[in-house]
Amino acid sequence: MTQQVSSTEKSGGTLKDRTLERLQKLILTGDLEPGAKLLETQLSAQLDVSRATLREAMVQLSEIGLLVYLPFRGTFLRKLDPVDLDEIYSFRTGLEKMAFQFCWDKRDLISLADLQMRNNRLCDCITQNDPYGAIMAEMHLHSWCYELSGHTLLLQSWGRLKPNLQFYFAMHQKAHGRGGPLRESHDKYIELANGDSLADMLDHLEDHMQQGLENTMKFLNERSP
Amino acid sequence: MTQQVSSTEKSGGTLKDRTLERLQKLILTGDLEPGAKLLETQLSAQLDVSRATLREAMVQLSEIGLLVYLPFRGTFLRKLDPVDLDEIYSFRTGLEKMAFQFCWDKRDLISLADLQMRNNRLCDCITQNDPYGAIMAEMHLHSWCYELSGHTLLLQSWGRLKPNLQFYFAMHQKAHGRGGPLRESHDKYIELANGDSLADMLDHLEDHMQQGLENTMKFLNERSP
DNA sequence: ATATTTATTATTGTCGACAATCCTACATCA
DNA sequence: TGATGTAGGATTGTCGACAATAATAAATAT
Repeated sequence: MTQQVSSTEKSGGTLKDRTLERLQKLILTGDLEPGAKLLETQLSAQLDVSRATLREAMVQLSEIGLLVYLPFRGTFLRKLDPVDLDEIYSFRTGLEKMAFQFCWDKRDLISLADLQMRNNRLCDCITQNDPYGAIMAEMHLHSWCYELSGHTLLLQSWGRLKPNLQFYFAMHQKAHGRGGPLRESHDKYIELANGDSLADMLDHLEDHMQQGLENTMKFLNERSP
Repeated sequence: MTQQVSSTEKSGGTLKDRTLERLQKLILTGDLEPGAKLLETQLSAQLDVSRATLREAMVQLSEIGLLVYLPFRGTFLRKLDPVDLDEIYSFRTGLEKMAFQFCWDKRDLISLADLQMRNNRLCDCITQNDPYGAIMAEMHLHSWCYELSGHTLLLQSWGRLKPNLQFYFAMHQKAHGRGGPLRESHDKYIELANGDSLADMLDHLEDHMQQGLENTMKFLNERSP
């Protein structure tokens, strides 16, 4: 890696970065309604930062896509939309296929053990009935191939897409009590990631994503006319 | 499309957006040295905007990757680096393959005529010995598949990657007089885009990109020990 | 002379205030 | 009654100033 901004330092760094994370968490926890307008004055008061600082964080979240910025109109939390969800999943599929192509030859016992651990954590969260944790754990599981790929741009791209997925999951979870991933959902995923056929892995990704999409899409349709 | 920010309005909109474009143009014209530190006070004076406004624009350019932000240290123009260039090209290849997959069935006479026109413009710029215009024209040519795909995320992703490519091209052009694309370089690209085989198109993309990468990489190696 | 510590300065981080724009409610007119 | 126009208030856009941090230069000690 040559140029990179860690930016995920735990509560370190600048106030802007901490504000960014807090705001993101606020969104991903489901405290805000989809499509809701974010009032700068109110939010800056609530988060106890100046508007300028808050705005810089909001610019970044708009770039990610979690927020939608309309000049002179305001900044809004993204809406739940079938078309958007479809795009997120199709893009995600292509991205994760790329990631596996790049990481395939870099797999070794250590990294595969790491993958297994991530799956275990996911199963634990499901067992303990911790939906929010399960969502995070599933994202962490899927981050594996991006991290292993060593491809900065891919990782960044996933880093931008991820919060949008989490957002849909969080809304799903908030609406119905159940919404998180199922226990055995990643068994084949893990198995193929440990296997010898990249082609099989890529094929399964299509199915895996399609299944996830349908699951979330079903929830979307249940709440609209 | 459901949620999107045009943001490419010509000289319209907010001062921040105009500042963003002006700063980007400043970079892409080659007025700034790679790795150079961007002094906020100086730049804000030069562009005749406040630091707060400039900073919002810089946050956005950092998100794109043109600028590298280091807390309390400053914001720097990205460096020329073989590893980075390699990543840009490999990511671009995967992205454009996705774009062609999505747009393939949407092609019709009108859009293909549009593609032809973009290539003509590129050839014109080369003929008239307008390197900067040729760079922009080539980017516009490659934007075709993303626009036709109708995939917002894909288009956004390309919109973020594009300036980084343009940056490398601009540096190439600035160093050697020649650097832009060759006249016939996109003939096969156009031909296959008009053809019936998506697989052939995708295969050619690998070659096409590889060739572009080597061309730019050669220039990079000529200027380092 | 070199290394370490201590001022000094330059630059970035953060803030509160003012200006420009938009939304709303009310008034005016056909 | 409906449409159009017009204040008023609320919200965003932009700015300049102050505080916190890092880079630099000077001074001291070994």
